[in-house]
Amino acid sequence: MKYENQVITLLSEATKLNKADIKALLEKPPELKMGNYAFPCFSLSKKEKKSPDKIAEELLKKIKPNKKINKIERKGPYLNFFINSSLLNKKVIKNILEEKNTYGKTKQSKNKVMIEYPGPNTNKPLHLGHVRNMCLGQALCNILKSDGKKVIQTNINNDRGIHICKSMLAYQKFGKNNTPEKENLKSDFFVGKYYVLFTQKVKNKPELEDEARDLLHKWESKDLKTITLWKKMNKWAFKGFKETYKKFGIKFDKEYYESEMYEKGKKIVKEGLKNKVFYKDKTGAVIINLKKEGYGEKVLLRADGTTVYITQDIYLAKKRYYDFKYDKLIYVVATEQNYHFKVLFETLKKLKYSFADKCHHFAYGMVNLTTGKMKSREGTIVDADTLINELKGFAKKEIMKRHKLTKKEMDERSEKIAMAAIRFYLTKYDSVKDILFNPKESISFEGETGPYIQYAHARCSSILRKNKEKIVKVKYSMLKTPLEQKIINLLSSYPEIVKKASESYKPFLIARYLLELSQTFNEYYHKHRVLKEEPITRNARLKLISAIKQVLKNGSSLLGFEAIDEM
RNA sequence: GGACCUAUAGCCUAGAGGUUUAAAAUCGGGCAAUCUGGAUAAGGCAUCAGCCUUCUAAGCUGAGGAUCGGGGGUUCGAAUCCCUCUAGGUCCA
Repeated sequence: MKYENQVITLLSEATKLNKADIKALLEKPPELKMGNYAFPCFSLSKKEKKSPDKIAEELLKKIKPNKKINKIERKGPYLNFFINSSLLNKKVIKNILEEKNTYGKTKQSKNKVMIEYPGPNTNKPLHLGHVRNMCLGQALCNILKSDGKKVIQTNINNDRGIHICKSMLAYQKFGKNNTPEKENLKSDFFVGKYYVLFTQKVKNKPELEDEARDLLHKWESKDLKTITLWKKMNKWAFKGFKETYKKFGIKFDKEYYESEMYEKGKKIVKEGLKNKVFYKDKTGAVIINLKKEGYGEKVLLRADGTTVYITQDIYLAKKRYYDFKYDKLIYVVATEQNYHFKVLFETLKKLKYSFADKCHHFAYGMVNLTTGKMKSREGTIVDADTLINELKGFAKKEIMKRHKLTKKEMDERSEKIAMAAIRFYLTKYDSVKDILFNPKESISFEGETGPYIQYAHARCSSILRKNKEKIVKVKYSMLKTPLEQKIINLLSSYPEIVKKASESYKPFLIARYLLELSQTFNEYYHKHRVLKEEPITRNARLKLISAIKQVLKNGSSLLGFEAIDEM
């Protein structure tokens, strides 16, 4: 920030303080009309044995305004600096229009961040919980990338285990060699159907539980028939996931499969046992003692030598480290696994792995339905694909009220709007909170929503499109109304917001920023005209509108939805 | 039984010590004082009242609606920190 340095230089000359100290003291006034930077004189008053008011008064006499800082005021103990607003306007807007899509981005660094999401089970389709996971995961990826990190997207496929065997068993018994193609069903839904069916049937036939367990043993002993069935059904599940990932634009750099590593990690645990990091309990199971940390004792390896979830997670964290040498590994996993990750990270620490403190659990709250908790096995879920289609339908209705479009255009536009609604809804809340999802009310297109952002953007586009005059000379000093000043200020703060969202892993900060910018713009839109103004004002405003449009676009892309030109 | 998380208007969400102040890290006046010393918990949905001959009303303006779950503590000052209780959620055994 050139202007900040200017202010610092002026102050350091007058106060004889070093620049770093001044930088630390410098604040932003609570309101724009009070100036762009404020220097509080309290800390000086102790040294000089004078009142802060007086010090400010004296400093004011010493410091002369210049071209860039064209006004300096004393207000009580504060010295307020005003940046020459026409220069500031020009700088902010030009900067945005020159940098375009890279405005707000930090230079690429070598810092590597690995993000794991959404970690599906291959016995059921992706539901709303996964959708929240995917939206948050992607937003995080985008934000971190924008902050100059090298992002590696990874996934863990939970493709084996008793739950998978349950849907396999139900298919074996009742599937009659049917296929998704024959039933014209999305292939992961087809698999999920049998998982639900198992739950229904087991109510009257409890022995099915034992049969499922037998199937798991057969799978583990690599029984050919079982493996063939497993491969067939997993293929269906993955095919369905792939389609959904495509809709969300998710691409992984590396996918891991539980089936390939569920037994790995044993070695690490055994070594830990030898090194007395872990212990054996009465039953013979290997445990870690985390009583001091408040997490009790946790089994890492069962007495019969079989593994538990955490066994492979220890291995996987290590493997990933050796595969990619990440500086940070972020697990995007629901809050219900908070305890699991606390234990995992503590375990890694006790094993003295260098990457133990590089791991971070990005926890997000559950998505519940008004009818209760989503339960895949009972079929009480809202799945990703149905939800998208439903919202597309709403969007189409709205579009039809105002435009006549071809089928293709209609389809594309409604999908963009629907996706914006979903993504914004799922990223605008602080991620630790649970969400109560009411299908009819939750995702609307009015108020604090994705379409609201898109609408503001479309309005910008519309104004720019309708302008037929060439913009020759621009006098940025014409942007002087309070709303214009507020907008300029918001626009200039965008890069800081991205930085903050990246450092604190809080995508919702971007959402809130976009809302504030859109709200301010909409207010502006109603209060002031652009195209009917005299050229001198019009040109300046057109530039401002272009800048707003650009920032709305950049912010939207961080949350993963598209800014559109017409709605 | 234990651990962790959450609690803000009818509903949803923001607010990570400043409502005296943009300052409690400070100077002065004063024997001293609750002195000098000064106001607002922000949005959205829903409700009600307005605004389309003016760049798309998926928008805008206005009104009403909150002693920030209860109690205690720390502090000059608490929605914010600490303790405790209550309610809800999640997990572990």
